[in-house]
Amino acid sequence: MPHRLVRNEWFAELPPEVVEQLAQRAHRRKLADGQMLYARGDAPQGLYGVVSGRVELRASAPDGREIVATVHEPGNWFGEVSLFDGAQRVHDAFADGATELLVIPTADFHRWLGTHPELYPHFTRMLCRKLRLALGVVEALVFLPLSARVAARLLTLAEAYGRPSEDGLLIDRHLPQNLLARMVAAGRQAVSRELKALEAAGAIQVAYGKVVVTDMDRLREQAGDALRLAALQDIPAAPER
Amino acid sequence: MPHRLVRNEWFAELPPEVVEQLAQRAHRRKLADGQMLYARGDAPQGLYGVVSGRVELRASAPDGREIVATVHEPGNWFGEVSLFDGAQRVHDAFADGATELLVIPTADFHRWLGTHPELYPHFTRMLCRKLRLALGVVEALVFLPLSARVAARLLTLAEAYGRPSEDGLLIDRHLPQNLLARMVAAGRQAVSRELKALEAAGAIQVAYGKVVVTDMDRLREQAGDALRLAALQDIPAAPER
DNA sequence: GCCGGTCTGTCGCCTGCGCGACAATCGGCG
DNA sequence: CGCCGATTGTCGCGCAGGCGACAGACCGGC
Repeated sequence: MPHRLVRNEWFAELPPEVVEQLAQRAHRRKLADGQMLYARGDAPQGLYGVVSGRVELRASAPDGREIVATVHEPGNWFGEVSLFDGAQRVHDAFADGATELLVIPTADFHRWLGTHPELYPHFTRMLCRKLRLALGVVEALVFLPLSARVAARLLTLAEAYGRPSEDGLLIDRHLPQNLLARMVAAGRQAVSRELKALEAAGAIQVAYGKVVVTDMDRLREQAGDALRLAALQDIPAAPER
Repeated sequence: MPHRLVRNEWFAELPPEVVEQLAQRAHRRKLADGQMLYARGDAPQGLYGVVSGRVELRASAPDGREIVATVHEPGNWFGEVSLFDGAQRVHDAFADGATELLVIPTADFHRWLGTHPELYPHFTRMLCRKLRLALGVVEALVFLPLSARVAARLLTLAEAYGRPSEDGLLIDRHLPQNLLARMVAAGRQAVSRELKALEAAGAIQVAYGKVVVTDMDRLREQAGDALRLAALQDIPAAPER
C-alpha cells in the first residue's frame, strides 16, 4: 500500500527511497473532519505525512483570532521542527476533511536517521525551505498591502489546485473567503473587497466558495512585489552544493 | 587565535569541538562600518561567524522601506540557509561597526560536513531555532499591537546587552529609536510614543540613544502575550532525543 | 422543492499606525 | 566652547483595514 503512495508524485519532497523507508516504519492514523491532531505546546509525538485529506496548521491568539499558517496536502511531511529540536509544537493542527496520516514516532525516526546519516541533507533542505517560506511571510506582512497578498495567495493556490475549466483555471477546492482571509491574516470583509477588485480588473472570477483565475498574468500584475518574495521560495531540487 | 574565541562563551551555539574545527578551516574577513557583506539574491559564498563587531541582516522593499531582521553578535553563526539549500540569499547583510568575520567557504564546509555526519544534528537544531524565531515574528506581527512588540523587543535586548547600572538594567549599546523601530517593523514616531508610555508606566527610562530597564516585571507585563510566543523560542540545549 | 446552515456583498464606524513637519536636545569633534 | 549632524518629542493628517451588522444568495440534504 505504501508503494502506491511512493510511486505517485506524492511525497516528492523527499526522494522515493527515503519515502519508502519512512513509510515502512510508519503506522497509519485516521482523523475525522475537524479533529485536532495536536495543539501548540504539546510535546512532539513524531513526524507526519499526509496520505489523504488535509491538515491545517493554525496559530491563534488568546482572544480567538486565528490565522492559517499552512495547509498540508497529501504528499507533504510536517512536524519535523519539533522532532529535530525536541521542543513543543508551535501550531495547532487540525484535520480538514477525513484525513489519513503516516506517523513515524520520534524514537523510530531518530534511530533510523542515526543509521542513515546520508539522509540528513534532505531534511536540512526541508527545514531551509520552510524557513524561507516563513521569512517570505514576514516580508509580505510588513511590506505588502492586502491586495498584493491576496493576489499572491491566489497564485499559489492556483498552482496547487489549478484545474483547467471553461472560464480559466479553476481553483479546485472549497475556498470560502473566510479561509482565504485567515490565510493572508486579514478580515473576511476586506478580502471580499479585494476579490471584487481583482474581478473588476479581469484577473479572476468569484463564485460561491470558489475562485476561477481567468487571467494569470493580470493576477501576477496585481501581486506585484509579492513575486519578488515568492521567487525566493522556489528552492532548487538540486543538491546542496 | 581561534582558540581564544572558542574558549569564550562565544560561539556557544555550537559545541566547542565543532567550533574548533570550523575555525580551523575558516579564513578571516574584515568589514568596515556599514560595508555590505552580501545582498539579497546573491549566490551563497559560505558560512559566517561573527568574531567582533556586528552584522545586521535587513529586508527592504523596493520603495526604500526596510526592516532589521536580525543582528548577529560576536559568537553567532549565520548564512547556513543558503549554504544548505544552495539558493540565493534572502537578506541584505551589512556590518554595523568595524567587524571581523570567520568565513567558511561553501565547498569546504560541505566537504567537512560530509566526513562528519555526526555534526548534522547541531545544524538542524540551528535551523529549527531560526524557524521558530521566524514563526514567532509572524505571530507577533499579526496578533500583537505595537506596544507589546516594543516591550518584548526591549526584553530581548535587555537580555542580550543588559548591564547593571545605578538606575536599573542598562541596555549597553547604541540604540536609537529609529533602529528599534525597524526591528519591530514600525515607524520611528510610533516607537517614540510607545517608549514614552513605557516610561510613564515606570518600566523603563529613556535617554539619548539609550534605554534603561528599571523594572523588568513591569516590562514583562506590557509585553503581555508576546511572552507566550517568546516562550517557545528558548529551545532546550538538550539533544534531540 | 423547501429549510437551515453556509457564504457573499456592502455600509459604516473606529482605531492603529504610517508619515511629514518642526522644534528642541544632545554630544562628539574641531 | 561652539557647530553640526544625529536623535528625540509632538502634533496632525490620512488611510488601510478590523469588525459589527445585515440582507441576500446559495446549496445540500431530507
